[in-house]
Formats: sequence, C-alpha cells, structure tokens
Amino acid sequence: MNGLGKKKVIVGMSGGVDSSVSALLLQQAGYEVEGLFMKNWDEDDGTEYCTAKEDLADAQNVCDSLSIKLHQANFAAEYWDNVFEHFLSEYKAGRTPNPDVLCNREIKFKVFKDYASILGADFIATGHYARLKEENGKCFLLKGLDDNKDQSYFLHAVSQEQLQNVIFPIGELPKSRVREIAEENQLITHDKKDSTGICFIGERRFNDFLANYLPAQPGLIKCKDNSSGEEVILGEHHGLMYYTIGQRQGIGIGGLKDFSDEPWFVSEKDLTTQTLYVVQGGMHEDLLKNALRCSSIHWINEAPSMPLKCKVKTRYRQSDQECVIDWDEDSQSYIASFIEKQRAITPGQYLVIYQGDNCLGGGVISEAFNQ
RNA sequence: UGGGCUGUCGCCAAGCGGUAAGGCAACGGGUUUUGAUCCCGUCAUGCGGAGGUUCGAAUCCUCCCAGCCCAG
Repeated sequence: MNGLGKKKVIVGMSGGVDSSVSALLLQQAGYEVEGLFMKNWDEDDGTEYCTAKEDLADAQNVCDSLSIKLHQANFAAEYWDNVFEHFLSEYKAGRTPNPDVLCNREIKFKVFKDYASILGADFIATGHYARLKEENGKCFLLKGLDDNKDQSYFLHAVSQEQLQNVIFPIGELPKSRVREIAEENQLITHDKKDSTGICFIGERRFNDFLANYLPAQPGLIKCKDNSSGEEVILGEHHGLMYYTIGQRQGIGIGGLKDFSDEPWFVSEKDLTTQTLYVVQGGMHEDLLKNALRCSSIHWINEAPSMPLKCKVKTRYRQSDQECVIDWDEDSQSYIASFIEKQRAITPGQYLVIYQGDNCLGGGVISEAFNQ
C-alpha cells in the first residue's frame, strides 16, 4: 500500500487489448497501477519475429495514455528451464504438450508474481478470461463469463496459493465489451487482432520451429485393417513429432485406388518403429475413446473424494464433457470415464476438471483407451 | 512378336460429339494464447502426342508414344 492508502497492482501487459483494458479498469477502480512487460523468449533461431517489439511499443503506448509506469523484465532463462525443456522432452516422447499451461504455473503466477512483489505490488493482474472467488481464505478458479473466450483451461495447474492476491479484471466481461471499452478510451490496442500461438513464442511455422530443436526421424505411414489385422503402407513421413492424434493436415495422402475418398487422420504413433498410423474419416472408431488415464491430478484446493462425477475438457475450447473420475489401485492412476466417446484424446494434453463454473484442477493425459 | 486393355490437375476419378463434375492432397484465409479439429477460398483454354472428320471432339477415325494383362 502506498502513502495515499491505495493498493498497488502490477498488470502483466502483453501489448494486447485484454491486458490494456485490465490496466484501465484497475485504474478506474482506484488502484495504483503499474504495468510489466515480459520478454521470455530470446530469438536465437535466426527467424526474427519482431512482434515482440511491436507488442512492447503498444504496451508502452497504452501505459503512456493511462499515465502509468511500464516495467520490463526478461524471464527467458526461467521460461527455457521450466517450460520449454519440458515442451521439448514431451515432443521427444511422442506426446503433444501444452506449454501455455506450464507458462502460467511457472512464469506468470510464479516468477512474475515474485518479481511484482519485489516491486512492491499488493496484487498482480492479467488479462485472462477467468474469475476468482474467495471463500474462507481460499481462492477458487472460475471460468470466464464469456464462454467463447474462457481461459481457465490454461490456468488449471496453478495452486490456490498462487491465486492469492491475483485479479482478473476482465473475467466478467465478454470480449466484445472489452474491445468497446478499449475503443471508448482510445487505447491503441482496441482493434488489434487477438494473438495466438505459444505464449511468448508466438505464431510460427510450427514444423520448422520444432526442427530447430529436435532431430526428426522419418518413418512409414500405414493404415491397419481392423478386421484382418493387415497393415498397408501408404507413404512416408518426416518425423512423428510433427503429428498429433486426430490431425488431418500435413499427412499428404491423396486419392488411392480401392480406398474411399474421405480424408486421412492420425490415429496412432508408434515410437518404437517410427510408424504413423492413419485412418479414413474424422470420426473413425479408432479416434474415439471412452476413457483416459492420468498418473496424477493437481487440485487447486482440497482433493475431492473419489469417484467424482464432473465435467471435463480434454483440450482447450472443447465443450464440457460428462465424466466420472476414479482412482485405480491396480494402475496407481486416475481413470476418467466418459458417457460419450471422445474424439482424439491425446497424451500430453491436459484433462481439466470442472463442477459448474468452478475449475477444480487437472492432470496430464498419459493414455486413452476403451473400457 | 501377336491379341486385348488403358492413358483426363500431384493422387483417385466423372465424362461416351455440344464447349472439362467431384473427392483427396497442396496452398491461402478465418476461428483459436498449445498442437489439432472445424469453416471459407484458390487450384486443367485443356483431357499421352500428331494429324483428320465435324458448325463443334476428351469424346469418332488414322498413325505414333507409354503402361498393364494374356499368349508365346
């Protein structure tokens, strides 16, 4: 708290409209607001995506127009060690990681928060579409009110301690209203396109990017005949790491005699033989599974008793799916069972657990299967 | 060497004398703070080649070329 009795909050400013409006709203609410721009990725692969420069300029512009101070920090070392190394090892293991989940747990709500506290902040804030509820001194993570933009999925891995003294100023607002507010207040970011791509790394030609860090091992593309068990070679691929379960684009298989004209999708990756298995049709039975396994689950608050009836997402932006989670003694892991079969459950992605709007936590998917 | 069949976009494939369907792939865009999915758009002045018949040919005729199959 400063001498005027105002609470100090430091907003993570990305140079986008969401964090811009977050800063504005906090200022209007009477906080002493400062911004912090993080640059957590040092371009070292020759491909110069100078959007970081533009983002910083935009963040500075917004802070200037709000007359608030903008700090800068570089957590690239922490990002590399605690997010990117894991990202690479997961790809090496043939899985499909979600680095932005770790980015929140390890960077934004850890390193950034610690740094803000050194700067004298009472709170930190970000432009996430999510809400917080406090009960008996515990923080609960709730979905953002804009169902289309809800980002609680990416936040599920933080602890309730990490959520203490955090503010999500736009969690109650629809995106359209956020842009309106930005425009009404003449913030330069009001019509800036939403950013996508891996947080801090940005949009890239993904395959080229991965190839800079991991050696690719070519292999065969095959399809299995489920009734006869025979395998047919359909082509070759440049590396299993370029593919994820359920993927259509990039397989490169054209029309084939004696096959239907439906597109091909990745159904399985065999690392021991470097084989990419594909099936025809986006809803092929091999893509549909009614259960998955998580070796552990992180709970934001107390672990609920098992079995747990709940709603879950197996990937970002999926609609909530009905599910029962239970602990399995035999395999020493959690098993989530679905009423309806789920398409393309992918190891490495996260199972995120909800009860209503309340995000309970989640875990890494290790395996999908039918039971 | 005889006999038969086939050659239409990178791939599969319609067309059977009236002015080149469709699918897959690819590419571009939209949606999206992972990776995907999904949605939209683009994609053959030309149908193995050369002649001919016709107002008009991928479609008919002739020759040539290539591939496949059966004989030997």
